[in-house]
Amino acid sequence: MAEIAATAGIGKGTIYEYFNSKEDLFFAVFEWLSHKIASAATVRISALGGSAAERLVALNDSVVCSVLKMMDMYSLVMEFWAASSSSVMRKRFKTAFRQAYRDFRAIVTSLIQEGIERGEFTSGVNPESIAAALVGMWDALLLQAWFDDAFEPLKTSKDFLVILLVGLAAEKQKL
Amino acid sequence: MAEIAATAGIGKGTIYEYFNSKEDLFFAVFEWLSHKIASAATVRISALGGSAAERLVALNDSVVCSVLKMMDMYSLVMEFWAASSSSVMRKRFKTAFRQAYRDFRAIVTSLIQEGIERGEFTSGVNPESIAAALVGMWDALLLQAWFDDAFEPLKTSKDFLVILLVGLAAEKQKL
Amino acid sequence: MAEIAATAGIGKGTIYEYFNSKEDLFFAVFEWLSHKIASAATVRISALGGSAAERLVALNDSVVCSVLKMMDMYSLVMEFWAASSSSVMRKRFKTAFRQAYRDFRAIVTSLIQEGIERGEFTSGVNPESIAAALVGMWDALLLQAWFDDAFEPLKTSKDFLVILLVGLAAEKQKL
Amino acid sequence: MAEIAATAGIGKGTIYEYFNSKEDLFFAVFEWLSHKIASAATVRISALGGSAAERLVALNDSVVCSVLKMMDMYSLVMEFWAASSSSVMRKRFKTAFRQAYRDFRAIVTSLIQEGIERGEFTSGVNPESIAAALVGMWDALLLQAWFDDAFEPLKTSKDFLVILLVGLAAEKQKL
DNA sequence: TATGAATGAGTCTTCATTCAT
DNA sequence: CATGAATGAAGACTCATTCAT
Repeated sequence: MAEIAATAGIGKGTIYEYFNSKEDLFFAVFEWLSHKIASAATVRISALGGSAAERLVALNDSVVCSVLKMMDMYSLVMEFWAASSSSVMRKRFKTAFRQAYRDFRAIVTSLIQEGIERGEFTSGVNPESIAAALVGMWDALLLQAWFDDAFEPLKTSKDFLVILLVGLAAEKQKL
Repeated sequence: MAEIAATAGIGKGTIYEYFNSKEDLFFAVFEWLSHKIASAATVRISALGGSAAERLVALNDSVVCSVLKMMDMYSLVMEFWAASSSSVMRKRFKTAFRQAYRDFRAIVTSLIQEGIERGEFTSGVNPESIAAALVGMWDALLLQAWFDDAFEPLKTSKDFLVILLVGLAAEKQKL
Repeated sequence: MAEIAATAGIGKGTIYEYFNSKEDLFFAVFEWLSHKIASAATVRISALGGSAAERLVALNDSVVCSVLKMMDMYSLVMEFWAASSSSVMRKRFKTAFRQAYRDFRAIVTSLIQEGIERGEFTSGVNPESIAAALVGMWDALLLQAWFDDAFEPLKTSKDFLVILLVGLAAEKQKL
Repeated sequence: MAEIAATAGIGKGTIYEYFNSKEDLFFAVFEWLSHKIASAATVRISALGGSAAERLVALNDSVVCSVLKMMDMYSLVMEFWAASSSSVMRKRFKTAFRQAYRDFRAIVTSLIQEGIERGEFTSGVNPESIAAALVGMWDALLLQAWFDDAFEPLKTSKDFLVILLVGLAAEKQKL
């Protein structure tokens, strides 16, 4: 708290004028970052036209690039994960994360659903499973990039998405 | 440390007979869990016969199931992630995680490589990208399961793998 | 530290607002006592007139009396000696003590030197040796007084100084 | 205690077969060193012939040289001083030191007394004061030597003793 | 008699929080 | 509103001592 106050150029006591506790401040940062990532990632999708596949590719680029731009904040994400598993803040964070993941999966799910309805993607697919895997992949590739400077999350995700889109479209080709 | 000693039914000082510091103990737990997860997940692959696709499916089941079995320890994984991003232990954990991910990706990479060489998978694929995404997916689905009791990582991963395998095999079908 | 804080009527943490560590506090007390003893003992010499012998006697009285007045703090001196011989603080204390003794010997040395130049003391004497012995004698008589309530350092030092001054003046008498 | 046991090449528990506590061991070391110093210093005096002055010079050499030879143990002396001023061992050490100083002063006192009786030294002197100052000087010069490698206790003590002996003999010369 | 693994009271130090100004 | 000196609970770690072998 002392370091935060010093960095902010205010007195230690002043923090408590705006936040009731360190936990509250921490959670506020979590919410701020959640919104920042979510909006940065989804801002283009709604406006974007094109096929479902094209929009998935665009979303992939958008998510990976926007998180890469704030990679220095990725350590915060890991702290939030840890906060959700231990400490007094467990419930608060766990609930928030669950909701954040559900929201984000819902966006991707509807995108895939749209692709199926338009006949772009095979109807044999479970949109929610694909969405969960994609959302998770973004998390996980960025995690690996955090550990390994030699790792290229954008290239990896693009390579992967090409194959996945082939899989999603395959049945259609058969027809 | 006091709580750990109490839980272990030993005196506080006794811990220090076996570990030099809290950090050392923490890291030892990390290594123990790393090995446990790695061996539990990969034990069958080398012995397993069948096509590359079948072996990928088996690996998927093995990884997801074995981690699900120790889901109560998953919170530890998150603490280790957090330890790698902040705290004095950063370097130690970051290095260990980087290596662990590289090792695990290498296993999956060689499995996919094998599939390509046998003609099962399209040669247009980058095995490392697919491996990274798969490894990440396992991490991420289990993370989502941690947050959300309603989430079904095994079903999700299986659904997803089916589509992915179609994508991987596509070129061959074209021929 | 807890006991010090309690005695001072402040919280434990408050000490750390003013001193970085127990060692720093300990050393600060050492410096405080050093200055206190040095200034209490030497305050009058420069202002004092009279022969070198008279000034030596006056210095003797001043040193012995002023230290006797703070005899309750003499145990601290012994702790500082111990700190200079063992513990992590060795270098710090050893250096400070060396300097303190050199400074104090220099004062006495110049007093004796003055006596020689004025022709009061024999020129055959080594001023530095006499100074070191005198400074040591003060230390040592007070040490013995610490151990032995029946010991009279002031009387002892005066008796001794009389004889010493005779010795210092002897050559002159021969002339 | 662990370090002592290791250095002695025995088990930690074995120390407690011979000493009831760390304090007891510490005190035993104190007594051992006391005797060692005392006997090393006084062994020659009784056997020594010559004038009182000659014997004082011999004693000075003997004391200073023998302590210089075990200068590495001088830090122990300081720890003993500290033990006499703080800690639970205060009384024990204080009493022992008082006695040790009294004994040692008695030896020197009788030497000077002898000198007076033989007519070597002036009868105007207080033998006990001179003895106390001499004994203290030995302590103190060695203390200064501990702090300062450039300090020469043997030379200093000899220089000083010459002057002191002149003072002691002065009255006689007058006669 | 000798041992060393186990112990826990005691110690230093940190840091989120408070409150008088 | 803002501050930062004061606080003390909490935590990591040490080490003299014990006791089963």
